Amino acid sequence: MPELPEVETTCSAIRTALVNKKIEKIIVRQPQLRWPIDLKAMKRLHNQPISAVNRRAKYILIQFPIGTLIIHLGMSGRLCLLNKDTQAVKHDHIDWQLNDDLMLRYHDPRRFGAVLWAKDLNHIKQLQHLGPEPLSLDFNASYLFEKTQKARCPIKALIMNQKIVVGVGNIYAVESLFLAKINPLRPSKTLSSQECTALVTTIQSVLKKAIQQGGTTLKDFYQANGQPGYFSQELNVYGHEGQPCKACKTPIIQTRLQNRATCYCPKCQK
DNA sequence: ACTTTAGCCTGTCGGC
DNA sequence: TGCCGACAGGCTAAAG
Repeated sequence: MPELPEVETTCSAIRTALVNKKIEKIIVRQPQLRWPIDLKAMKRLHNQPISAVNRRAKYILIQFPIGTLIIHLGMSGRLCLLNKDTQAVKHDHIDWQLNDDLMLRYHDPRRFGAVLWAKDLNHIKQLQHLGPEPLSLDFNASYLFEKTQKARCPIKALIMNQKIVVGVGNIYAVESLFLAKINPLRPSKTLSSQECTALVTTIQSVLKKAIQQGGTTLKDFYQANGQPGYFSQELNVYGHEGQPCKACKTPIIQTRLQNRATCYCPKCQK
């Protein structure tokens, strides 16, 4: 589910409450997520202080002196800061209780998410081969143009490929391509360098705006404070099949690309 | 080496 | 009302 803005929103919401606190108790109710949870590693966290909370791609990194807790929210995962006495409900899989009144709770109905432990982040296969952060200088027009020239896949598949650039999922790919006026089905090779410039710009502005709005809530996602993300109202094409294009009134088309809903305006997006 | 497909899981929604 | 299939924001392993 959550793409970069949702992960970033979650990360910054939990950071202040976690940094410099110690883990007092850990409860694992369901160790079977995308990969089984390393229960021994979780036990080692007892009494360990949290030194930092960061994001890399769609991963949340909770740093301890002895290693890093890596959390991926998958499609339906959620992290909440709650009072320790809050009753667990269905799909509340893990609690990390702190040395105050609070705990961090992981909730994930579909269990596509992951909770991993790394003594050394460099040894984690999921973090290797990740492309540049979309909001960094490494992601720029000449970089993207070079990648488009070498690729054989449609442009939408390219920008969703985490080896090319991280953090862009289905919704933000579709929205960025609409704003850049590029058809998602276009072979990557056919993009001009000008179009690559436009696409880098729209990806960055869409992600920045979504972060400001607290992410996008379709169904599952809520910010750590319980509020929905407000970017939903900014969506131009995602979920708008059959509705008039906001620019030219042509009905928005929905098709499937790599088995994912793909919406675009057939007139604006060439 | 690259690109596409199937599958992991549960919940929800629309059609019959 | 109930049953069934399709679908949902990600990612990986296997197949092409």
